[in-house]
Amino acid sequence: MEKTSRDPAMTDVARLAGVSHQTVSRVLNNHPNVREQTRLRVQAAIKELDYRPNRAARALVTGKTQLIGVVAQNSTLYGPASLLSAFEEAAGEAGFAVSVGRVKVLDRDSIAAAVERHRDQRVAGIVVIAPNSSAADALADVPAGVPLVTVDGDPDRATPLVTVDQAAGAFEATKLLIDAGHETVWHVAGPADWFDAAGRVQGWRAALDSVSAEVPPLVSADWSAASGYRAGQMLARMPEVTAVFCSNDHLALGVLRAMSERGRKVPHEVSVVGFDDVPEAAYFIPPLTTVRPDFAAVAHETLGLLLEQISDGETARPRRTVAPTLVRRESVAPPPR
Amino acid sequence: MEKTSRDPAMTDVARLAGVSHQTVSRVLNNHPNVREQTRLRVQAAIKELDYRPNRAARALVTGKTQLIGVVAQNSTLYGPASLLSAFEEAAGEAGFAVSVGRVKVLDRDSIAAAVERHRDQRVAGIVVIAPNSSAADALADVPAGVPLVTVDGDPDRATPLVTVDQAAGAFEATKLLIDAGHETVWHVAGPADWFDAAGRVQGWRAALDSVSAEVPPLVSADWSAASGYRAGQMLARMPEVTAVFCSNDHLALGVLRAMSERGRKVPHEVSVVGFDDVPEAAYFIPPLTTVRPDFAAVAHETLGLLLEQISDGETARPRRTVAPTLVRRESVAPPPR
DNA sequence: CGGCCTGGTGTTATCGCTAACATCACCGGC
DNA sequence: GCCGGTGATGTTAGCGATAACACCAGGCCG
Repeated sequence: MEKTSRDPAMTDVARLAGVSHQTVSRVLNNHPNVREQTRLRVQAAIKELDYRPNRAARALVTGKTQLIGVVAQNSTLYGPASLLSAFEEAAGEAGFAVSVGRVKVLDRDSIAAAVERHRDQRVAGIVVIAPNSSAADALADVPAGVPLVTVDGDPDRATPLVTVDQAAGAFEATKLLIDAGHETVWHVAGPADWFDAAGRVQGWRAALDSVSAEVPPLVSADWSAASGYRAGQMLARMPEVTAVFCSNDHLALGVLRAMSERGRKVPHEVSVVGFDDVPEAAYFIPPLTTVRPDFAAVAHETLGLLLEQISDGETARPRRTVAPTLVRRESVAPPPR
Repeated sequence: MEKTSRDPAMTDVARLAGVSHQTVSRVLNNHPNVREQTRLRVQAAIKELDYRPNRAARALVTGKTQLIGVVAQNSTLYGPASLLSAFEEAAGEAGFAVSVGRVKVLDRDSIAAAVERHRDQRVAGIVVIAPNSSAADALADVPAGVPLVTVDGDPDRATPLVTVDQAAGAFEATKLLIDAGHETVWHVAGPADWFDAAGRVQGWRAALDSVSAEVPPLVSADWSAASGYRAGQMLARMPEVTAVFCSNDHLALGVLRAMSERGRKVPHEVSVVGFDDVPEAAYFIPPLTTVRPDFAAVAHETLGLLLEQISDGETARPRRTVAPTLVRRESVAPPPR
């Protein structure tokens, strides 16, 4: 009946190594003034006991945790989900644990409550994935004093923010179509209150303006393939439509399907470009030319911004933008003559 | 130049309420032996100071954290992502924070490392989402002594496990097709090393056996729409195929598309059923009849199992199964005569 | 009416760590 | 040869909570 002895503590390591617990602490924190030989003895003792520092004790005395709180919507949309996943990975590599507070809807109260829960946890910093305007508004309520970074949020707001350069990506996509010879490019847009969607509209329009092309009416949709399909059914009936830039890949999928049903060949009669580069995009028929946001880069920038705030309390450049890249596949061709 | 004073501690509350800090602690922990009047005074003081207990201090003395670690693959597949999201919500409601350790691939080393990171954090318990055999194997390495629950894992292993009853769902789906009058049902299966896929195959086969229907050859695929499309192209060419049960909705989508391209009408010539009930399924053409796993229920069972282990050290019934429900839409009809 | 239980409260020790200061040996400079 | 500096280590005092025990006032019992 062996009693489960408690986890080894610093003093146990100290005793085994024949030093004081403070020296063990110094070794753990890479303090310079420790003799090499001592350091090795301590490290050996740590390994022998399978010692792991008690974070609660450390947090208690330093007043800081190694926890980052993330507030994200309870959705499975590709963009936000990928972002979250990338951030968790980046934070993990930097030695931070990530605590995710899910929220059903991105409104003021829910976000405020999630932020409160994180503050209860005494997280070192908070990341809010706030891709639409209601979420961005909610941030006004967040008390200052907690390092906070917004991702995908409102570009017009003053809080530290990291975003993909939607406009640049959309510009490039549209430009690709123009350069292929299309007179103009139609756009199937995402929900108007999403910043990502707005940025993409802006880039699309800028590209058309840059060559003085006519700007066709905007086709509004949500993010779903279903709404893309409906938009596509309309566009397919219009012979003058030869190029469509969709605000995301799912919309593009719907458009592809509508075109195919109506017998309009992609890319030979109509070219289509998407945004996101979802994993399936390469298997669409035809494989979809699209814009790939670098979620890993966004995650790293976000973490960097947050860590700066945590250590300095301030950030020099509280706005970071990550450029997406165009992925050329087979859904773009010159227009039929 | 006002100095930022530190957060209020229990003693501050005690002083304001005119009691000892221990009484404050009693109020916080709902200890019975506190006079109602005292309780109210303390609660008022707590509110006035916006006091929040320091979890690190509590964890230090109790030896327990309110943190649950989750190990999940860094993927955006609908099933695992939904599960994770549901679990985060359930745990949040129970007052636990969830720390997610993402893993690129579900192999032994990665999972072991993620589990180690969580143990470093001194999580109260660990949940591993282990949907395929390599992940399940890795669990053999996890040291005992940490409360651990596997989700979607290997049904043949002894560890506490929560799963959706894949076989039952598949049985029901297949039975629906048989009852509609189809002589047999074809199956497009997910990856063979995924337990979900295996369970669905099993249920499909059982349903066919139950009416002594002929078991057609299994069509293997991965989880993607692309592979469903390829499978569908094959099936569409075979006039004897009138009913197809797909291992998930994306596969079904691919099959639908292949059927439509080949002019085989769904559901009048071919019936199709999926699994997962992804949000878009209702917008497929035609709206897809599918099987909906109750992710929220899985999350709750998982949490329950974990909490039992945390408090008792043991669990009476370390295996929980959640029955999925059939969602009838418009992709099933009697076979053509 | 004294002893004992019990409900409400306070006092003290303790968790495992880091910060701050104390100590001590050794060094070089005047 | 004494003194201040410096590098390596030890000692002590908290951080903010809970646990364990001490205490005191009443009520009930015999």
